Amino acid sequence: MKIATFNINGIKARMNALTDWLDDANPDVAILQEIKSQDEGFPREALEDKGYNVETHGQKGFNGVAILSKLPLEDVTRGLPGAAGAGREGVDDEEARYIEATVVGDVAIRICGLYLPNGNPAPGPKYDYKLRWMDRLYTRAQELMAAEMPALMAGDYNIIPQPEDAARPADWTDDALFRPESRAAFRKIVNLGFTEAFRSCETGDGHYSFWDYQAGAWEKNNGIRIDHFLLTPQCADLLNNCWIESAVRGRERPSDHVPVWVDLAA
DNA sequence: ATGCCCTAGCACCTAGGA
Repeated sequence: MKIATFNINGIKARMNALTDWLDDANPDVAILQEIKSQDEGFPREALEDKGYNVETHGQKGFNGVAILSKLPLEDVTRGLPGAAGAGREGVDDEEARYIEATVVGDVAIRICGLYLPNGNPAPGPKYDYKLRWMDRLYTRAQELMAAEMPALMAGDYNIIPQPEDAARPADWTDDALFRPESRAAFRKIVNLGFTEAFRSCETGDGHYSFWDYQAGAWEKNNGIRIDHFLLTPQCADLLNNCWIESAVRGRERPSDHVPVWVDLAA
């Protein structure tokens, strides 16, 4: 089973690029971020016509996540549990950044699609929100680990895990994507026992999943690796390969992110 | 030191992105 995560940066601007990619790459499951659309505005029927089951968690204008799957999707949940409560109910839930579903094939696999807050400028309230969100993700990750089932958390983490994951790490020193607290929060989740799929298959620098639109970043290969797959041990047992489809960044009207893939023996 | 560029929206500027 081939599963890709892809921050498409707006479904309205990217529908042609998305359908071209689906036709060409034929993922069994596509985990999408930044659909920038409400659920009712998402082109569900056109994707269903391509053979995909479609589940979305959108909002107007920004954010928004979705899962497309050729196999049935069950037990869909929307939103990351644990939003700020105590009279401030739902404060952290106004942003549509998280969706889960179980893909039912030979093996049932729990798929968690996430769009982690950017957090800039840091420090500040947006950075505080990012770190709180990562705390909540840690709690959900603990539950997934305790379930001892094949599960993966995939998406745009907005985290550069290590210096070799940026072409110019010095440019990111004080950025919310690379600050020590951000990287530590990511490691805290990984260290529960998750496999970071890409790094279990590939070492070294020069592997990126995002290139800014500005200043010719793609042409200079000035990228960062911020889109990740974390696998529970039961899911890591199924891992055949993980790779980044960087060529997509060179297509017509591309997203600033590219698809990251896992191939699972399932 | 700043902006470069792109998307969406009660749209011809602004907010947000990373």
